[in-house]
Amino acid sequence: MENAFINLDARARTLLRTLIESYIRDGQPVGSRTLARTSGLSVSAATVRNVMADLEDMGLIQAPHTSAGRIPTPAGYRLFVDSLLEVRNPSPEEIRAIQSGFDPNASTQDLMDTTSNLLSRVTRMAGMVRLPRHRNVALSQIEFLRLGEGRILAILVIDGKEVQNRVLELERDFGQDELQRMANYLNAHLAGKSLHAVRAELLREMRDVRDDLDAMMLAAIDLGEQAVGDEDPDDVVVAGQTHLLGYEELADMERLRQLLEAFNEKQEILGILDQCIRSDRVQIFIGRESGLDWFENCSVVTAPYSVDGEVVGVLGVIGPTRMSYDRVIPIVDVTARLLGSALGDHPANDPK
Amino acid sequence: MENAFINLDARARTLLRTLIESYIRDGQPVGSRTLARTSGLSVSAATVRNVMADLEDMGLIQAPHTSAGRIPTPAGYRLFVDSLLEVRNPSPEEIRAIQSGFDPNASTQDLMDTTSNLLSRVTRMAGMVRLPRHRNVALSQIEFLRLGEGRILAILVIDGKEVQNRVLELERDFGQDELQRMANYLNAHLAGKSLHAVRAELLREMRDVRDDLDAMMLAAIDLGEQAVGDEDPDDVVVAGQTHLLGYEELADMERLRQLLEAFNEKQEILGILDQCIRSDRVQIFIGRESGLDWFENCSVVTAPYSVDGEVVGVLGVIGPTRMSYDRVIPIVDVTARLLGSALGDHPANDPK
DNA sequence: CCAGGCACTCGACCGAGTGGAGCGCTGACG
DNA sequence: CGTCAGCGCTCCACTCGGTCGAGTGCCTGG
Repeated sequence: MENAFINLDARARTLLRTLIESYIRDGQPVGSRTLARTSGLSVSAATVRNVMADLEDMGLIQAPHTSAGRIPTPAGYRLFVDSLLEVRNPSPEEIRAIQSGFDPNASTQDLMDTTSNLLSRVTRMAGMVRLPRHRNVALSQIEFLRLGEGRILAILVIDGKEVQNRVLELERDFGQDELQRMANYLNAHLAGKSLHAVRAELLREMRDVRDDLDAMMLAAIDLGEQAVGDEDPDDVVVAGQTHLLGYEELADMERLRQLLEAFNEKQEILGILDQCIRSDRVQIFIGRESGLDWFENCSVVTAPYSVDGEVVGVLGVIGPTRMSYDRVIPIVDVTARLLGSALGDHPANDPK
Repeated sequence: MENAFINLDARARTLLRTLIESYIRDGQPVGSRTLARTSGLSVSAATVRNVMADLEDMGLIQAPHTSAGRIPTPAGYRLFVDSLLEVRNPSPEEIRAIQSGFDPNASTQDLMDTTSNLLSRVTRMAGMVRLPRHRNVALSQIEFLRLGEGRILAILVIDGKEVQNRVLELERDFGQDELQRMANYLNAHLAGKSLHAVRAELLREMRDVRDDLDAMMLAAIDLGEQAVGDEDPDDVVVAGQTHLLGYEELADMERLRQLLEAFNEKQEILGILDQCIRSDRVQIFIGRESGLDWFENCSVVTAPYSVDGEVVGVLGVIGPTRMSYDRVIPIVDVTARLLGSALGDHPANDPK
């Protein structure tokens, strides 16, 4: 794979680049004559043919049939995005269009929704946003409400704006006043700390002071532990799937069905995004690279976004492999940055 | 319209019925010869041709082009479902399959999800469920939580299992203890009453005793009013949209895009369902009857479902106009009944 | 009113023919 | 040795004519 890159001289690379750019623009196989004209090199079509034959041998391009032009293979796209692509910086008005979509006062959920909408609208493909992990956001408050015998509603307020409910089923029954005191205790000890820290503290406390604590406090910690317990289910927001119906290279109904199904199930989308969370910059999957059949002819462009220097999630778009990477990549990139900074402005910390 | 029905003699009706049944089965225009053979009548093809010409004049069937067979028009379908159709009762195992999907202990949300899934799986079309109106479910509890300056989280517990949050932005700031007393007051007065009644009561109380009530109580009522205020946003659950990609009569990409878009927006779906909530039995929209362009070649079959004798919502399916109404109608019907009875079992009332 | 028959009309299908795009190969040239 | 013009070939897309079959409309005789 890598030596394919080594073996290519400047001319071959130029030709490959123009071929792919041309194919991305027009969606039609590119022949030697056109390529010779548009490449900017002063070589004849025949020479181009020779080079194209080499490129085909290396598996970077292919002919759909004898004597049609050539189209890029996945490997060709790979090489293209890795080392041939020059990304256009997004135009100022594009940046402004994206930026104006962010309302830093919105709740996290709303922010996710508008972001994925934004992505899909600007790129005319499907946008997706992996919900941020809540590990290190501050727990503002915790309350308990007695619903019925042994059924307790735990309410966690996070970051001063997010609210989470969790219904707990318990062995023992608690009165509302008991619950109130537990909540007071927990709030006094834990408010302002990160969920992560809260969890650790609850566990430690349970171990250390088990004997000293009276039953109620123990129960309180137990409750808190349960409430904070399993982090909110991994989730992802998608939008604009329907844009994908417009691309004729995805016109195969059965494939399309699987694709949309994947958006509904979200499970596989999640898998793809999670593969990208490690990287610290824009990342691209092309076609079957992710190992999924229905992903043929599709590519995904992702970028992680971070708050206070720590990566908390990923966002990206899914579209046909034949997409304008030079336009999409910077869009995904700046969107990730803007989302990160929008998330960074906690209204709880604002003096507002 | 109605006299079309009057004008049809038994023979014409039989022919129309067999024609539509045949078209629904095979999806292909049916000609006079086939129709003469399969109708069961002992008439010649030529006679059938005469009748078909009449039916075409009445706008019930049409020929896609000269000398192809005939296919039903929307008006033909209408007449068919209204007065020609004999519904098959669903097979016992179909009933059982549907019934086994209902878990009466599930939350309302889960119930909606599984129901629409069920509908889409059994019919292989798109299933949808209009969330039940909460007008007359009992308010179990109301609590307030102070989030920050002037920002209050209201928590409503309904029916002992549903929880709703609402963040209220207020002019004045309240302390947590004030809020507590308000909640106590409201709970004492209102718990167990229906949301509808609560609303009415709050309004009446505000008018009658405005002067006597001290500021806090007024504020409490105001809070409750705001919290109960706008009923939970009308919503609808859909599932299995992707099944629609399989029908080649819906293969037009642009239409399909609009259709799926409608499922995402939900607004128009909602409009259609709301038109059906008045009826007390299965109702059918065919093609453009709902006045929506993208609905061409689509039909929707709905049925309202009721709890304790009162209609609280609608469910149904959307599929191609060319669907097996005789199979779909009873499925939608029994699903509505089963959902109604599943909702009727409030766990709050259960001794469990 | 019904049925048989006839002429006619389309659409689907097939096969041949054609034009054009594009390739591979070869041989000449600097 | 790299480059390039030219030739022959392949394959696709498109068109055109012809045939076939399904199906209709209409007319006429029972």
